[in-house]
Amino acid sequence: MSPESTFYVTTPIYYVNGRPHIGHAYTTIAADMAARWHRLKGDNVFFLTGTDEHGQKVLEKAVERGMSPQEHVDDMVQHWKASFGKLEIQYDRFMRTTDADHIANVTSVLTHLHEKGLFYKAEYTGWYHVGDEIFVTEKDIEEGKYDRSELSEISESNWWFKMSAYQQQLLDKINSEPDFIQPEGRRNEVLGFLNTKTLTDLCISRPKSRMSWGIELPFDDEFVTYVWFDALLNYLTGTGYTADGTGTPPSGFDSWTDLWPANFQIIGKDILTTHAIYWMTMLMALEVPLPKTLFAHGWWVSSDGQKMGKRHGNTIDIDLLVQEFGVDAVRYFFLREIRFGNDGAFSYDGFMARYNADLANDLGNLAHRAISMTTNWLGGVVPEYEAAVANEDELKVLATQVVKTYNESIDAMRFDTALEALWELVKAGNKYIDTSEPWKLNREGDLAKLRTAKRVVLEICYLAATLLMPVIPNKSRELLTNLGRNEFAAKDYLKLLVSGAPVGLDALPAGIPLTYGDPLFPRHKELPQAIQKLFEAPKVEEKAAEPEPEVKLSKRQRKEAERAERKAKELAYQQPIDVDHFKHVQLRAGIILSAEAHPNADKLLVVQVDIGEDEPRQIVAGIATKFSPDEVVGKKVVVVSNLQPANLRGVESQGMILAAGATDVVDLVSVDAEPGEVVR
RNA sequence: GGGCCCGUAGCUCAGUUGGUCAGAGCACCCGGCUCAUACCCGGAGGGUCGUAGGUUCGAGUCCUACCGGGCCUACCA
Repeated sequence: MSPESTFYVTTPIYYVNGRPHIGHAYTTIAADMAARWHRLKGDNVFFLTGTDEHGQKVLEKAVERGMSPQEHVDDMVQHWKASFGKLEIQYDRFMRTTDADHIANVTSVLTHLHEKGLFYKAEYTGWYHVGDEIFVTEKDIEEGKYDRSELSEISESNWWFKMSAYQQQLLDKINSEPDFIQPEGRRNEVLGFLNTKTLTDLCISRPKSRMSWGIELPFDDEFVTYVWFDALLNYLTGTGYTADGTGTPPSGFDSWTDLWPANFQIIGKDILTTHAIYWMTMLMALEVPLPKTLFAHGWWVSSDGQKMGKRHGNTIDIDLLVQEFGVDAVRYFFLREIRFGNDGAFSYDGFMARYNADLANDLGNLAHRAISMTTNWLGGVVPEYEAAVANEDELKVLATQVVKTYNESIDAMRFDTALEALWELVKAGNKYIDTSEPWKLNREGDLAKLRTAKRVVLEICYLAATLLMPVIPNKSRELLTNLGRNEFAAKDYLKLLVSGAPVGLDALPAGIPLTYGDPLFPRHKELPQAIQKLFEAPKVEEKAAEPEPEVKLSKRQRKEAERAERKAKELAYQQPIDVDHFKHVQLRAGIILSAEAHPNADKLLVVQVDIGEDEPRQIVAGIATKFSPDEVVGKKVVVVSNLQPANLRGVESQGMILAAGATDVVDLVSVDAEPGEVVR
């Protein structure tokens, strides 16, 4: 196979510990749609998805369950495979990071990069949570996941990847290729990051003494590979890539270079940075081409039309939707409702409305009435084209146009546009029935015209069923069967369609028998009981749920809480406080003994302040924009001495120096007093 | 604190580089048809395109400020 006709698409590999939810389903359905479409077109497709199975949390969970980590992930992975099965995901490889070939390939990459001198060993100092055995970031603390009081600052050696070396190269790449990161908003986000931040190096190891569940570093057996580094490499190891060139490509491909660079790497926008920065610099270090497109899609959020219930928060119960509406409807909805890449508002009512309008009323009913009339009046076989009845030629032009738009839109991941275009034809089919008035032709016994009238509509159904194979695979097959066709025939038809030839609406062989089956998509007059229950249940459970501490706030809820807190604080700031409040703040006079620039920040100074204690206090102060280190040495200052210590860009700060200036520093607050004197 | 994005009919969303761009679908109302899943077809109503300025012969479409929502990111100690 020549590389031109291959199509390689990936989803992230999902963290095996969790359960599949709408976010995973959405990504994977979209990738599956693209993969199926290209398979049908005859491309040599490779669709890679899977699970990420190493790391701290997996190990913890395994211990909790009294299992080995491998037993645990072997068990958990079943949920994922089952879920993808229910969603009709036709992947070519389900990558597990515990797969032997992945481990071997990652190992080869690590060896290679180490030999190239792109790794180095260095100390890392950070906040560590002993109970959870993990390093906690400042962000985690800000988000309230951890309280500083339960953390200790520790140092440990680790291996680092020289990611910082690739900043300019990556910037150039993104600047020169507008379609590299899509949609544009995400591209801007990455550019903004790269333009304003200095890339740091990436820690790629964990000491086994602390965390052993991972791929051992081939050059230092005291460490395992950090999960992200391991996981990201799956996209490449899945192609059979190894650094030494001895890997085995998937069957049907001669070499990993047949597949790589991937055509599309689809991710959710939450892991944009990891992919756009970490992954791309890793590839640059390997001197491997970057994927053609990294596509970050948006989220589904609940719309306000419906209360989704406290218990169900903003979740969309995809299993329930599949159960009540069928997997085809679910796939159709998520691909059709919004532009892939944007956020969208979800409601069950909206889902049902879309289902009824597009699938039941428009498409399902079109097929049903067409086959019904043909069965009742024309013996239930595909009729010949005979006398012209209405605007058959216009329909052919429209169909040709629709096929073109459909094809082009899918290539650009604009599934909504593709389906919208196809529905123009479906609607035109319904209109054509009205215009051709077959019931009248039947009454008048004008069989020549009646045959044409029916043939045209059956052809539209055939065209729709064919184009919809990657979207609604089951219903599409059912419709094809009812039309006396199978998927092989449809696949040939599809190839003909996308070749760009004018659509003649004459693809069905005359005389083949039709099947008048049940409606494809039964109409729902109201939301299924099982879904309605979602909205009733909370009332009963609300009370019981209340005392439950807010263990698992969604990210969104957390943000809202933060915002509320900030507002409250702002308000509080304007309110008078009583004197006891103020007394909580311990202020001491001090004198700056020495000062130096912060090693990794240009607005900060690191100063040593004598406040009358045995040891001087080290304080990181944001005053470098106004003062040089030399200027502040010897200055008398006022220090907040009972402030929680904080780590600012890697340097501990044990207090705060009072300064004047709301935004920019104007001057330091100074008192003429001995160091240690209380300021009140 | 810095940056990015969004705010268009009751609802969900389209609106390329400024010039029939004020749209589609759903919902609602009126009319038609009867093959069909109370469906389909036709038609009407409905928006000063978040607010206020500005650039332009002309702006949802560009600029500025503000309000509201989302996201990313911080060198506040």
